[in-house]
Amino acid sequence: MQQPTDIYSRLLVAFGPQGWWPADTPFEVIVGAVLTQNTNWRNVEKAIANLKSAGVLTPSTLWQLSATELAELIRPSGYFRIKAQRLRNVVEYLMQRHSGSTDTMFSMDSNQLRRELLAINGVGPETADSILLYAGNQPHFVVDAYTQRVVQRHGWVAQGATYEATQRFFTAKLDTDVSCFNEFHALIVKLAKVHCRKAPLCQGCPLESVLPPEGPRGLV
DNA sequence: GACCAGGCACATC
DNA sequence: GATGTGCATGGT
Repeated sequence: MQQPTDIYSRLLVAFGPQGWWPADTPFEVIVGAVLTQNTNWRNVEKAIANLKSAGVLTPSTLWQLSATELAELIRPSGYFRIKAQRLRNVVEYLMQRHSGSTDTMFSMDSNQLRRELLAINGVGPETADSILLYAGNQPHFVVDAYTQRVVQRHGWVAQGATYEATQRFFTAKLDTDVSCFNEFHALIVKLAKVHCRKAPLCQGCPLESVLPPEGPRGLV
C-alpha cells in the first residue's frame, strides 16, 4: 500500500514545487487565507490587488477602514460582507493581542496561537493552519476537502474522519518539516485542478498510482 | 445556465 | 452530534 511519503515524492516530481504562498508579507498571507474561503484564488488576487492599490495591506491601515469600506475593496473575492467582518475580527485580534505585529504573534507557542486563532469568529481549522504554516512557517498540516477525499479513498483514515483526525494522520506519517507540509498541501490542490472531473485521468498518466480510487465526486 | 472555487457560522433537528 | 443553509463573485 502506498504511503503519504511516496505520494508526496510522486507529486513533487510530477508538478514541481508550487511556491506557496504567493505573498509579499505574512500579513498578506493572513488576508488571503480569509479571502480564499470557498473561493477561487483568481478572485482573491483581485481583492488583494485592490487592497494594495488602496495602501491598506497592513494591520494598522486595514484597521482604519470601516467594514463597509473594506467590503467594497474585497468585493471580487465574493462573500464580501461576511469576509469584511471576518478580516476585521482577525485584525482586531492582531492589533489588540500582538500590537499589530505578525512577528510578535508568531513568536508565541504555535499550538496556543492555533487555539486563539480558532476562537476568532471567521477562522476555522483550515484557515488557522494555513495562517500558521504559510504565514508563520509553523509545521501545521493543512487539510482541505481534496485532502479528505484522497485520504479517505486510500483508506488511510475512516470515512467521515474529522479535520483533526486527518491532520494527525499526516503529522504522524511525515517528518515534521515545514517545507514538506507547505508543498504537500499545495500539490494536492494542484492535483485536484489537473485531474478535475472535466479532465479525467489519461491513459498511462504518471500520476495514476497517486490517485485514489475514483468515487462519486470525481477522481480527486 | 449550471457548476465550481485553497470554508465557516449558525439554525435546526 | 449530524445535517442543512446562507454567504456572493467570476470563470468554465
